[in-house]
Amino acid sequence: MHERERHRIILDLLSARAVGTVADFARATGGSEATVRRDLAALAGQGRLRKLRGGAEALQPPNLVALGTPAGAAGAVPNLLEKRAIARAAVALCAEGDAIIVNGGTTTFQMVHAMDRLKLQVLTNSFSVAEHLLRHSACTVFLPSGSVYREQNIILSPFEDDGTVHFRARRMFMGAQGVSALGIMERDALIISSEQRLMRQADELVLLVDSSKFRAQSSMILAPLARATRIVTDHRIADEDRRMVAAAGIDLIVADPLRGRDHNPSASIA
Amino acid sequence: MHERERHRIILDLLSARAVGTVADFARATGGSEATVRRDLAALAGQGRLRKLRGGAEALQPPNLVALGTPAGAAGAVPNLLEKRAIARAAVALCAEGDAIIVNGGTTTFQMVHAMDRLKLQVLTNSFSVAEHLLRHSACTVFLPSGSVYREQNIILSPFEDDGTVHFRARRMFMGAQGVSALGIMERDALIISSEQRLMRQADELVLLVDSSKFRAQSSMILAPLARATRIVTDHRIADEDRRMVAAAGIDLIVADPLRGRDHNPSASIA
DNA sequence: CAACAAGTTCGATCAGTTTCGATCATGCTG
DNA sequence: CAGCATGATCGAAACTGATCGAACTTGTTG
Repeated sequence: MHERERHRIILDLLSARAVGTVADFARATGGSEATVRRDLAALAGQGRLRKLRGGAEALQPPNLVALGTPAGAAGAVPNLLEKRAIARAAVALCAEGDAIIVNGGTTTFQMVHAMDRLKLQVLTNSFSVAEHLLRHSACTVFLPSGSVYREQNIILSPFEDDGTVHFRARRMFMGAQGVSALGIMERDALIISSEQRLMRQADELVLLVDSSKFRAQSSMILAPLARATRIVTDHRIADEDRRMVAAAGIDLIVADPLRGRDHNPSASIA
Repeated sequence: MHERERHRIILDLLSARAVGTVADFARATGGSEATVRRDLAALAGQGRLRKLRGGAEALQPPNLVALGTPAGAAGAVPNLLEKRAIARAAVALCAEGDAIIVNGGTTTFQMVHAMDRLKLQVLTNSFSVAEHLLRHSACTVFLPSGSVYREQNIILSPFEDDGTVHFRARRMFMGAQGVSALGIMERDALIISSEQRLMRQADELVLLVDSSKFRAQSSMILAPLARATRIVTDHRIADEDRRMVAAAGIDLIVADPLRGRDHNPSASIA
């Protein structure tokens, strides 16, 4: 195995899991720990990763954005920290072996990071989610038929027979453009019909919306609010909105952005 | 073997695998390691690759290996050069705007490299092909429904309504486990049913098989040989097999691994 | 809170192996 | 025969894996 090849593997792993131990890398590259240490030193010298005790971490919080999003620049995801916290809380609802549906969206995409330790059966219309799960998890991935819309990398079909009927899940996770007493709002008609097909296949509907969504207005109503079983949001939710959710008889989970697993760059892995 | 031919092979390998060992190149070119070293030194001098200890790497490492392939050692694709040539010849059959079907396989996957300049409408059951096209081309991508099988990253469904009926193409491109007078052979029943559904949606069927496939035996017959309209293979095909193909009334296209699109701008070796 | 003990991890060092580049002999081509 | 590419050989350099003392982290105790 070549130096470059090892470097590539290490960086690849880091782009998926953000941190890794020396032992992880040694196993992945087939080299000894001594060699991995040297590699890490070299890569750190090139500024391609940050070395820390026990292993290394990616320089930039990796893969926080889906395929379609233009990585840097304007494509920055708003409220990213909140969304990650919300996504983590959502994944915490899943148990090993569960069948779930993940609807495409910037918030739900954040779920993939936490999913790589579980073996789930996942139906998703998000190409990005599918891609990440195939690369970095042991999950089984089901896809609906349709064409891939490039802006959001979502698989959409105008036809009823998109294959989703063959999948049955306990929970479906989805984001939304807006949430109010009027219902769950979305933007695009094609997306709505896709989401409605997915919703039919799940027992529970879990809504992942950061607190700003309670103020957002959108043109089309996807479903009445009560259709959701739970809502996961962040701590900035207004009391008024809490009451609205409670009035609709929906479980509310408030995720704390600060209390995820380590955000601290200089920490060790152990 | 001429110097130029070796250079072409080396660059071709590098464009496929990003890095390669001296031993790899020696095997591929049939030359000794000493010669390969000289070639690498010359190519590095021309700025066409970067030399590194143990081998060389491409200047711009493109992600040309399919998702499933473990990138390292064992995942090496057999007859890669032949397959690339075959794939290039196959893409040459397509015109801007065409609707085509690409069935998953190591040979058909090589088509994506040449497809990034065309705007095609592509139905594929290969997750890797879809991924590459979405990233690196302007093609429209359609997917069938089903679960993604990890070994080969193929989307397979046991159900008839996998969405393929909504797509119509002029040509379908597919590989095969084996080809003989008995028919087109495949290995797996689920793959076969998926391929049969795809085949119904295309006017022409183009078979991409390197010459070794004419000798390969497999257990299941996908379709009679005459179902194919054309076969694209490499120059090592035996005369006997040529006759068999001709007897079935099938167009035969022989792709030459050495004579791909021109790689040399104007460089003459000083 | 400080001190200590146990367990990891790190960096340096050393021996063994691989690879490099230069040199030389051989064989092909014009 | 001259010119050139190729293949083989060999000392030098680079890389790898193992080892060991030092430094660090963690948990416990006084």
